Parts: sequence; structure tokens; C-alpha cells
Amino acid sequence: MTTVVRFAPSPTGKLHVGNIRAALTNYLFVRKTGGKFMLRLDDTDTERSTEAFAEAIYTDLAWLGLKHDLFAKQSERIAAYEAAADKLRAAGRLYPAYETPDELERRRKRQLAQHKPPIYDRAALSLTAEQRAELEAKGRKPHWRFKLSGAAVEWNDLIRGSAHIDTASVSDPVLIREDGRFLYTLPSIVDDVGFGITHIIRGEDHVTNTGVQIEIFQALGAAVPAFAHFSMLVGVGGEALSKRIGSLSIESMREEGIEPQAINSLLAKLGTSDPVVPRATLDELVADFDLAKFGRAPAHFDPAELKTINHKLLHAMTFDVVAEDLKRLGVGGGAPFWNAVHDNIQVLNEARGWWQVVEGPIDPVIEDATVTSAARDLLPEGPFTDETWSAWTAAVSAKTGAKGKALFRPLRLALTGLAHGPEMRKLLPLIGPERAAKRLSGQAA
RNA sequence: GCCCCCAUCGUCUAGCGGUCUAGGACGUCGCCCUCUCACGGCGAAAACAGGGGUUCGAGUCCCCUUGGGGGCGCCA
Repeated sequence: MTTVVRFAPSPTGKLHVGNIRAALTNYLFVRKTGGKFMLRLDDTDTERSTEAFAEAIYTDLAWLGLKHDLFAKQSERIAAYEAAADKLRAAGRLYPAYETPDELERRRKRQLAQHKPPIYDRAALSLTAEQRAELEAKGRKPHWRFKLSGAAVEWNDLIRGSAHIDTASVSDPVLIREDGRFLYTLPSIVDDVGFGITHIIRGEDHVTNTGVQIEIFQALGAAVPAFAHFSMLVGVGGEALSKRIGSLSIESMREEGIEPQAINSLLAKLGTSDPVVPRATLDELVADFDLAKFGRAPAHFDPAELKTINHKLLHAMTFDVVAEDLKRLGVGGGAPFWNAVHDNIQVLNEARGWWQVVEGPIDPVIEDATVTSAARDLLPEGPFTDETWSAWTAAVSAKTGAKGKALFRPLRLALTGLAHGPEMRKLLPLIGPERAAKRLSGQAA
């Protein structure tokens, strides 16, 4: 059997780490099993869906390298959903209900006050034809609910193992709104069937849905796909992540200069028994992917861990792979510059700061004028090489008697304005004779 | 409030009744390297949430408590 999976975001917001974990997991699974990866835009909520969000989704996925093989948009497949709805009506599984949102809300509150679960009471099911006609005559339009069996639905979850949902503890889901528009439930299933989705891999926020969805698959006479629900991500303190989604959007991470592979590396392993290590390519992640390695407990997502992985990734990156990004950041210096600074930055954007240090102007810090003025006088002719630094500092040491920290710190402070940074041996040739001389004299350059 | 899931070092986890004085990875700390920071090398500290059972024997099975997560939408 060839596998087909889908990532089905709704274009009602920006992609964040939680979404991407789902996209990535599906992607890795299908690459591992040799199937097809579908991107499906669940845009049935026409009021909240926007083209801009859809574009942002394409951008984010492309940036992360999560290429899809198939694509569909639910807003273009309404006819298929209508047909499915007709089929359910014919089977007596889809019934009209006339409560207004306000009424339903009041009932829920009442149930809650009585310590009862806020489940739809199925009042509409006992409406007579006359009562329905009367409501319609008053201008009431029905919304349509799927009639759950009330039985326990079981499935073997590829991550959670044996799972079950008692559909008696769930409200009959509304499939069609009062205005005739579909909610996501039915379209999702119709598309899963239509596109031959074999595995539904998603977050555990969907486990209750799985119960009703399996019943709908069955009511439609379709094969039920396999399910896998991974646990949610929580914050460092164990709190739900949704509260702070803004800072966790893929877009904001990209803007921050995080490498896509840092995100992929972390998200692919978080909550699994594999060690979280930087991986340069998605293929490496595919190689050891296995749903069986996922744990069931919520995993802590720590932005600091992402930074650490990013740092290690940058450390291992050669100049040619970042050349374009550096150019975009306005950073010059080529390979020599990159080789000098890549160990000292956590995110690529920080390269800009070091380029600024090289190019200037910076305000030098003269800590020990004896050392720095001697150093200026002993400064060799350019061009500087990797060997310049040690020969030159040896000469300065001989002249002034300063050595160790007393020698190097004043030089670093004068040449870069900072107390720490990349190796001066590598930085000096980039700074060059002219700027070096000025800075050693205490002049901004 | 009701339903479901989860609970081992700071973090992600291995562990599927004896081989656990609990293993690994990341992080942390120490030492080495060293002009700083970083990198790198070596080493160390660090956990079975609590309470009851079951059993010859429990991290491993059961119950309760506590804590966390998810769900209970005419959102997805």
C-alpha cells in the first residue's frame, strides 16, 4: 500500500511550531514510507480565511523545505461535499436542527451549572414535521447535524495505541451551517476519502474528533484511514502553547534569522526517544523517523533550545551554503569573514553585527594607551594575513613587556570596541591596516 | 463541571515484574585547550510525583491523591 498523508491547515492565521510539527511529521512519515504528501487548504471558514494567510503558508512550507506532491482547496470542492451530505441525509444520519447559537449557548451553560457535560440534547430529533414546518414558516433556517451512533468507537492509534471514544459523550456534530456553508468536519472526511488518504497524523487535540470522524467515514461507506495522534507542545513552564503563538510563528523565526533546519531538527525529535541533534537536511531526519518513537506526554518547546541547535547548525555550515543569505543581510567579507565569525553567532542575523565591527565605523576602547600606541607603531604594512596577528602581537609584547590578557585585551578592545568575539587572528585581516591604525589611535573608524 | 490522555535526571526519553546500586542525549558544573567569547577534548552531579495495594519480588501491574495536557463551537 502506498501511503498518502495530508497537512491541512486553515488559512486563518500564521503557521506556528504546533502546525509545523504536524506538517513535518506527516512529511517525514510519507518520505519514510514512500508515499505522497498532500497540502490541503481547509478554507471552509470563509469569514476568517484569507488569501494572504494562504500565501504565508506556502512561503513557510517552502522555506522549511516541506514540498507537497498534491494540493487541494476545500473552497473549490463544494459539490463533492453536497453529494456526501445528500448521501448522509438519505441514510438518515444528517438531520436539521433549528436552535440558534444563543439558545445552544444557554443550554450549555445550564448543563454546566447542573454539573452535566454540555452535550447537545438532540431536541431537534424529536421535532415533528409540523413543528419543522412551523419553524421554517417563521423564517428559521436549519443547520444540519450528524447523528452519532452513541456507541464506543475504537481504533488502534499508531502513537497512542488502543484508543476509544464513547460517542455518547459527544454532541452530534454540526456539519452544515444555517447559511448552508460546510464546517470543516465533512469536507475533511470527503477529501480524505477522495484523495485516498491512508494515514491521518495530527495533534492530540483531534482525538475526540476521531470518534465522530470514524463514524462519518463508515456512514459514507468509506474505508477508515489509520490514525496517529502526537501529544501537544507546551511551553517551558508546562503551560499551553497557544497563549503565546505570536512569538512562535514560523514567520517570526525566519525574521529572527533562525535556520529552517534548526526548526525541523528540533520539531522532528521533540517528544521522541531520539536525541535532539542538529540535522543539516530533511533526509537525515527521514532516515530515523518512526511513529513508534513518539511519547504520549506533552513535550516542552523551549525557544532557547532552538537557538542552541541553530548555533550548532551555523557552526557546521560552510560559506557557500550561507553566501546568499549573507548577501541579503548586506554582509560582505566572503568566506574569510564567515570562517571568522560563524562560531560566535547564534542566528545568522548576528553576522551583521560582526560585519559592522569589521567595516566600521566603531568607537574603539583604549584601555591601555601604552600597549595600543606601541601596537599602532609596530603595525606592519598590508595586506594582512592569518599570520599577521601572532607576529605583530609578539612584537608588541617584546616592546611593551605586556603579555597574556594584559596584551590581548587592550588590542581587542581597541580594534573591535568589544571585550570578546571571534579570533583576532582571523578578524585582523578583515579590518585591515588603515582601520586598524585609526582604531589603535582611538579614532572611530 | 463532565469525558479522555499523561507522569523516570532541569529537558527529551530508555525501561515493557527480577539482569535498575535506573541507561542515553541535550543542558548544567568542573578540568584541559586558550588573547576573550565560542568551538573542541575529558570528567562529574542530576530522576522513578505522593499514598495504598497485588506479588517471593514493582520504575515496570491495579486503585486513590496530586500535578500537567486535550476535548466538551453553526473554529480548525
